[in-house]
Amino acid sequence: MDKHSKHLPADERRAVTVAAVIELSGSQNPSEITTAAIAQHMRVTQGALFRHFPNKEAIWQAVMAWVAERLLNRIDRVGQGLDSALAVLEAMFMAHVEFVVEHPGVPRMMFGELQRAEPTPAKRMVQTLIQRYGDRLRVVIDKGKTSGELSAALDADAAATLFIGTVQGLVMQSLLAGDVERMRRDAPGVFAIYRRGIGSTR
Amino acid sequence: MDKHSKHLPADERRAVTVAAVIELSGSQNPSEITTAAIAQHMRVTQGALFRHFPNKEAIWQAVMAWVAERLLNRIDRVGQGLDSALAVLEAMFMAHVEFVVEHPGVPRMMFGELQRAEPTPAKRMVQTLIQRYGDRLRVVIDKGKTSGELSAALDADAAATLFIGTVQGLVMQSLLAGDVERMRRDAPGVFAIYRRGIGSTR
DNA sequence: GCGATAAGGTAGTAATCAGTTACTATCCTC
DNA sequence: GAGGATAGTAACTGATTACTACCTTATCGC
Repeated sequence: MDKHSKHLPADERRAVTVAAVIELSGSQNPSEITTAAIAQHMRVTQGALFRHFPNKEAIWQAVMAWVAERLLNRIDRVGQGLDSALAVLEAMFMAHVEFVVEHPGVPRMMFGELQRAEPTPAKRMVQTLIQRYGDRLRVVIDKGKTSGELSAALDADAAATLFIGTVQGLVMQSLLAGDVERMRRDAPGVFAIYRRGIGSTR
Repeated sequence: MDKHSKHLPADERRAVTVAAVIELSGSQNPSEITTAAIAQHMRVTQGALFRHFPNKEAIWQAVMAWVAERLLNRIDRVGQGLDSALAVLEAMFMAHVEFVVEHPGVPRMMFGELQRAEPTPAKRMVQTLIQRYGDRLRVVIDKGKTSGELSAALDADAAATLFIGTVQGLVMQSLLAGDVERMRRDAPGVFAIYRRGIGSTR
């Protein structure tokens, strides 16, 4: 009966807080999310938040840690058991898009965090997330090059940059249209061009 | 002698304000730029700003208008006199990258404005800017398709989305590395993949 | 069922923000 | 060069922010 469970153990409360921030950032500018708004969304007074987090920055850090773990896990799992590098890249791409559709606030938070001037813990977390993401991409791309599936002349760094940029472009379009579902619809066509750009000559 | 010209005509003062915002957003999170910071950067007291703009939102609107005019002008000019659609796209791409390198704060401001929940005037200005940008892209792409230079099966909308996303990916890499010049260096490799993705079979 | 403790509520605080006001300096025109 | 108009200053205001001090209540091991 968690009907009126106003009291939650600390770790659960922290998890609920992270979920609240992720939900809120789907419908409003992440940089404008106040601690009061977070508290209201999880039906708790604002002061209660600071029983579980030393400050607001720590909340962001926890949110970014959640994102990093879930996103990397997802793109790791989805490529397992696939031989073709192109198939792996496509699966990663679609998994990434699906993740963003489920949590539309995530790319906004990440981009917002990246452009902070001061190197906050949350910012560093985003940086390592994207670097790890890039590492995984380069491994797959290199595999595809040696197997002959991808163009031998391909610049792996550029291909990784473009991969992430491709998702970013879809995000921007969805922000423009105010319609997240659009990403799912447009993803195949956009990836088709990318695939053609990196594949070996047919 | 504009040595100590503390008094400027209103339109000049507005232009200086726009320039100040563009400069500031190159080195700090645009959403954290205060009217006090803008005023300080242009050696004027904070209150003086409101003699030329009714509110802060109007400042952002003026900034985005400046960006829209300059960016569209630039990508329009650069493609004139070129027959090849691919050459036009490449010229537009490089011009865009060059623009961002000169004004690194611009993509940050635009992305930040796009993810506002409320449809502010500045946000609408960004939306129409990107839509016009997309229109110009689609015209060139369609031309390339009929001339046989681009793949006949190409999805023009997807190609336009990817074009913008490609720039966006470079921006993200430069934010990661904290080095804007990197964009200029990485741009050719990234565009090469894009070109291969949209070009007709060689 | 009792007491320690973990979790939440109430009601603040100081700092910072956009915007305003009353006054002053500078410019421009006749 | 007088005088109105324009531009700028300094000090302020109310609203909002992250964060805190103090007290109350629920939970759980014994």
